[in-house]
Amino acid sequence: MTSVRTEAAYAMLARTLRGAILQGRYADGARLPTEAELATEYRVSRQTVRRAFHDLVSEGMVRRVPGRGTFAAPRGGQYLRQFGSVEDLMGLSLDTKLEVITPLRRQVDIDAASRLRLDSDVVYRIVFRRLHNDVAFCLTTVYLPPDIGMVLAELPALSTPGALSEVTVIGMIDTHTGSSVAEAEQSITAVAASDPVALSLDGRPGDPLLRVDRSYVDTAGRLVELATSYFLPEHYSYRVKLRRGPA
Amino acid sequence: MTSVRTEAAYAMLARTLRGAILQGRYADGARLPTEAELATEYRVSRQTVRRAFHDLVSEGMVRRVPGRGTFAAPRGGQYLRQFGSVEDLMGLSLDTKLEVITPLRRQVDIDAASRLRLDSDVVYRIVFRRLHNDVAFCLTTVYLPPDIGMVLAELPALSTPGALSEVTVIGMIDTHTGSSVAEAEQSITAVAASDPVALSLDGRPGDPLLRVDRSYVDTAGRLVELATSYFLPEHYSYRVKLRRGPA
DNA sequence: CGTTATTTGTGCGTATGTATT
DNA sequence: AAATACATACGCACAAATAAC
Repeated sequence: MTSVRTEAAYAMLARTLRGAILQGRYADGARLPTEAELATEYRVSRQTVRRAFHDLVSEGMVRRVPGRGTFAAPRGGQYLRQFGSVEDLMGLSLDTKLEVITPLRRQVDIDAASRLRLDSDVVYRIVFRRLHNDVAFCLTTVYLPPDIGMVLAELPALSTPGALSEVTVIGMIDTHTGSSVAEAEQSITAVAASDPVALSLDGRPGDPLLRVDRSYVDTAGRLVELATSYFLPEHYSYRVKLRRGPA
Repeated sequence: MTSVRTEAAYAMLARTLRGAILQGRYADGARLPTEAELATEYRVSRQTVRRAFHDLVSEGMVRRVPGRGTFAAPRGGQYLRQFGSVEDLMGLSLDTKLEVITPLRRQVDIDAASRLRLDSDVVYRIVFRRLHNDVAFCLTTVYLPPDIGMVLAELPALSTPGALSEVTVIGMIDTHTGSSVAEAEQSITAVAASDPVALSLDGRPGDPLLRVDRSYVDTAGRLVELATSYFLPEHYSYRVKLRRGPA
């Protein structure tokens, strides 16, 4: 049985602080409370606070300076997130909302079907925006194979025009179908905003946008989702941490 | 004054273990000694061993399983969290050429100096293009701290206007200075081409470009390079593969 | 099947050092 | 010089997962 492990104190504190930073408290490089203050406030030891901060440092959420304090990583009003893993993508639902533009439904699209490597030409398609603090920063079109689309089309969060929810499509695939997303490949380029995209994102046609194409593969190696997103650079920047790996 | 801090015990242990893994001891996911064993062997507390392991886990070098032990990450990088790598960046020199626009030289720049977290306001700066098959696809400005810039400024490949060579700046840092780049953080957005950038890239002002900001950190945790690059989306797109970590 | 030994995970306490103000 | 704040290091106790018996 999968009994729910109680979240570790340091993990909970890290989550709390992460949320506070992402929601814009400690805006733009402000100083966070000291270790001692947080220890008192949350009734934990200073070591536990340090453990939480250690995680936040490695995520790039805060910067620490001996003798001065701990500072939120400056984000010039942008939505900034680290996407180094599939977990990071699923974490999108933590502090953003999904707003349905065109609900998930069955459709004939030869091109999308062939990109999903399907035999038939039937796919499911949904268009939605993602909001952070009620500001739209991204417009996404998702294509799903019929068996998965059919299941997810039952969910009100994806099938109701205008619906607002805190979910991710890959999260839904994980919980509502037999598939589990294991891997994603993304390709990122810059494009000029087309008229309809500009309209949905409250920008102007011709504005530079980030275009991100992702394909998701489940544990069995099957392509389970294709997504194309357009991001407003004023409200979003993509961030990755690269490391030198085992040779 | 930059007095040389003696390396922390946990950092030294982490470096030792990292080296052992990279050299293929513990090959093929072999089990490492337990915390208690390492603590005895290196005459440190178990907590210090844990601190070292914590770093190695976040680097993806090892995988830990409660009740079983600590295992070296398989060489294929199967369980690696980060899929872009510093090696990918160094690989740029394999099939592209660097063409110097403004040679590397000393300069006063308060803003760049503070972003490099320097005490003084002196930095070294170079501007270059990168060519693939004699087509320019990227324009880059690099800032270096004085001690590193001073050394690299001696190299003709970076100090001669118009010079063409097959090198990368981080490669030069690796081979010509005491530092070794271990980590890079990048942030990617889209911008409209300014007049001078458009000119260098044979594009038109206003064209959408990918803007990539990178900061490079060496093995000692020091910021050793800041780079800003503009890419033509027609000739370049950024790709990453994301995986789900071992649950 | 439970019991036990091993091994990592969590949490706290203390002491000392170093950087900054 | 003193106070503040983060960094390192060690110690201990107990919990949770695993494997072997």
